[in-house]
Amino acid sequence: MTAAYDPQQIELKWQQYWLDNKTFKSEIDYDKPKYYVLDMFPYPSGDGLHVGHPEGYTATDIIARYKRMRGFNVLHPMGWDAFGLPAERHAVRTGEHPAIITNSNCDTFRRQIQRLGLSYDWDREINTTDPKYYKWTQWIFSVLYDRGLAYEIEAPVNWCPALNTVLANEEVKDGRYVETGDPVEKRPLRQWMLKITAYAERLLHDLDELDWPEGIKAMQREWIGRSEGADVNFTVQGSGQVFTVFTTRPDTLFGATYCVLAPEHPLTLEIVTEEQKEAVKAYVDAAANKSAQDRMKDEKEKTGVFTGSYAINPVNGAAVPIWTADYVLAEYGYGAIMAVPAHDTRDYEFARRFELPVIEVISGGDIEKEAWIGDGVLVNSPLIDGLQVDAAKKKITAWLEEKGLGQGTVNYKLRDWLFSRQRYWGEPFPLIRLEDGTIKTLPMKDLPLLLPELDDYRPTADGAPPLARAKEWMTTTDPETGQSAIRETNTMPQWAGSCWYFLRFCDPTNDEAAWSKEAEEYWMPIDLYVGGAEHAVLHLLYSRFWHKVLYDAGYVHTKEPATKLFNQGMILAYSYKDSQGKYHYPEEVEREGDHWRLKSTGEIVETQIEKMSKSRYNVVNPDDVVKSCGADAMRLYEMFMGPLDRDKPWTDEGVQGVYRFLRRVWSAFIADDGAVHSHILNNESDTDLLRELHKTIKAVTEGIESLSFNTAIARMMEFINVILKTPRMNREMAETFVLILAPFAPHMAEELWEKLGQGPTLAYVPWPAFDEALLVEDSMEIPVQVLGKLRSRITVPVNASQEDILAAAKADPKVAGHLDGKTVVKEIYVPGKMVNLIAK
RNA sequence: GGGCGAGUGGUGGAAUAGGCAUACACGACGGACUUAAAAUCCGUUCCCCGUAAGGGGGUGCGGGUUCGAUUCCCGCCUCGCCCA
Repeated sequence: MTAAYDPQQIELKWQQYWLDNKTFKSEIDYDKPKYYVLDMFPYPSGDGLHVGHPEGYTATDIIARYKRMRGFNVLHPMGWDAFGLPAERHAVRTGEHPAIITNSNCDTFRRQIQRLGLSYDWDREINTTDPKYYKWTQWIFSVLYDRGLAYEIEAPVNWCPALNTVLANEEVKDGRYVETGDPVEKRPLRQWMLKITAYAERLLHDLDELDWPEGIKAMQREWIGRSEGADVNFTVQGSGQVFTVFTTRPDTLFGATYCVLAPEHPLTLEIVTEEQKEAVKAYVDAAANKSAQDRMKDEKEKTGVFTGSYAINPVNGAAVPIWTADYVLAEYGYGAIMAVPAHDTRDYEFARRFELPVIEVISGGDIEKEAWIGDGVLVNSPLIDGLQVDAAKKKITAWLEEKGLGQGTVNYKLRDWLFSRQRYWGEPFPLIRLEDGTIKTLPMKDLPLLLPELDDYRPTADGAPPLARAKEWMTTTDPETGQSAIRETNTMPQWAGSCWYFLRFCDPTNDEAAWSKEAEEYWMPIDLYVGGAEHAVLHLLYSRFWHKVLYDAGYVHTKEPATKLFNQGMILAYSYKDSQGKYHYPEEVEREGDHWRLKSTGEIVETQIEKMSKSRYNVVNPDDVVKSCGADAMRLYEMFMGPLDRDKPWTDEGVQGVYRFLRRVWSAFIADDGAVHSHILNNESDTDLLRELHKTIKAVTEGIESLSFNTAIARMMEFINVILKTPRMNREMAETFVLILAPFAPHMAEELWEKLGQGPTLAYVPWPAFDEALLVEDSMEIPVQVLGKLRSRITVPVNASQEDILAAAKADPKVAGHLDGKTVVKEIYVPGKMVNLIAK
């Protein structure tokens, strides 16, 4: 037994104890309130754990441990979102089955996570690539399919040449794949879609009741993009063909001076006149090769071509020219717009450029200078002149409906979810396609539909997905009709497994169902869900959608999966860059005054705070931190750095700081002989110190409840600073302090608990209560201001009257000096807070 | 252009139903211990004037409300994210 704080020895001991005794195993217990606290489960990459992972995990672990001590039955599981591209790339390169590298990566992640002392119930560990798991992912797909929410289309989709696969809208930003930055282009392909748009209204509406960060809710609202307006039918002059436009501004119909069809619009090439045919065709071809981003980008450089045809404006019979222009996107609305240049910025620029007429229909602006998009009174609009915009919208919409020329509608920016990928390492679709084209989902008894073994994981020579290599697997027979059939060679996207994993955690080993009704009703919904904000419109929208479908189908009892969501910030790091722009490792530089130099050459390097990445040479490996300071220090530091939801830079000195604190805690408890200080065991209770302790309990309790771990830790540091100055702590106080330290530094807390003669674990020992009566001091210090400036402080009994306090304040020599020669005209006393004397 | 968030010492940050600005920690400086270093312990550390007592300024900038504003209101600037 050594006396010094030895995190390695203590931590491994308790981690083994927790595993061996299944300390954190949770089972349904109707006598206790449940608490489901969940981390967004990780993709187990080959790089292993990153210091960013444990930030959220530590936060949820503190909550989980705290809630257990508060008497909750806590569900706190961990698993692996293990389908993904890196494993597939590895398979392509080596010919080795992706499951092998995936499993080995999971082993690394599990080992690293366990070394941090996180209190997961490991009996509930799940892996999305396990056939026992993806069997149920396939089952949920069947539920979606049977409810008419999965369908195939042949349409231009986001194709990423670098990845050899299509991507969902949500995965593409600025014409690039958000994860890797690889360019994405449009390519017509047959794809599976999920009808998330059918749930647009509910996905929007139910956000209101969620305790989620407003920013995330705003992002989802914007992504869903609800807009009210009207569908308006325009007839092509001469041909009699009709096209529909969606507009949010039907009130401006009288100001529509031209229409624009997207280049992809089916009528574009049909209605074009002979003279314009060549120009329009060339334009349409050029647009096909431009990304949506390019098309939206150069606002001022709008392009377009007149089709030669005219459309009849339904409200006044005016013939307006029909143009085609790529600022109108085929995917949005109907791929056709009516243009009102007087009251729409983009239409205005387009009209100015091509010298199209601009007619003012809403007063209030100066349309000679710019489009007026504000409110106002309708003009030049016979049916609705004199009305305000809102009233005009209603009236003209009603008029259109009455005449059969259009109707009021709600439009959403949200598109259906492109759900297939041209990859091997994903869930196979549980369906077969018969010779006659019929599609059938597989019966439950045939699930899981396993991935076939391949010896080459690349796409086929003619560009079909890797599964097309498994000829035998692909071809089958329909047992019902005897027809030959083929299987789908696309697989599901990585999002599929994460859409419902929180449900599987409720009942992870169930072979009969994805989860039992009993388990779902007991554990769901998630009470606290913690993860990164990067999933705002991907995982968090997709999983809400699936959950609502499962709710409609009667498989879950809540409309939403998670009542409270919290996004942890990113952990950043300093990086060091020389004048050539080359990065250097932190070990290669040294501080000199307020700048940093390369140790080797003495060159001054630039420092900046950036996202951690290998290329910036600034990645901090949690294994190294654990090795040098221990898991408790690692945990404590990540929580002490600052508010959980903020981005903050990592510093090794900061870790040293909390490590120092832990050693001070240790030395406050443990004497040189390795036993608890004898004075702790023999001390009488000390009122002042007891008050200090209860203040600390209060602050730590409130800090945990509000996820303000940084201030909770600061308060414990203050307590220890007091203890080290005046070692009057007795056994009861020592035990109480150990308990409040436990969620943060559980290994040290368990060890001290044991040394105090308790045990074998404090995981379920009730959380200490604080006594309000003990917090009250006998006297208080009141700051005294004269004319709003702090001049002195007076100490008064806590029950002193206002009169006495004001008298004492005026009598204070420093205050009196400032009042000299003046008359006090106003005396302000804020009870317990301060005195302010106004003198003239 | 619109929406959301942020801006406080050398650094991370604390304090907002309006009431002592800078808790806690890092770094730096000084000291003790040591042959020495590390570790540890003690002290100083917002800025300016002053030996000190004391005084003045100060929470991105400019106004306002108030006895009193980091906190509330108005107008800006910078950064981050989201949407155009």
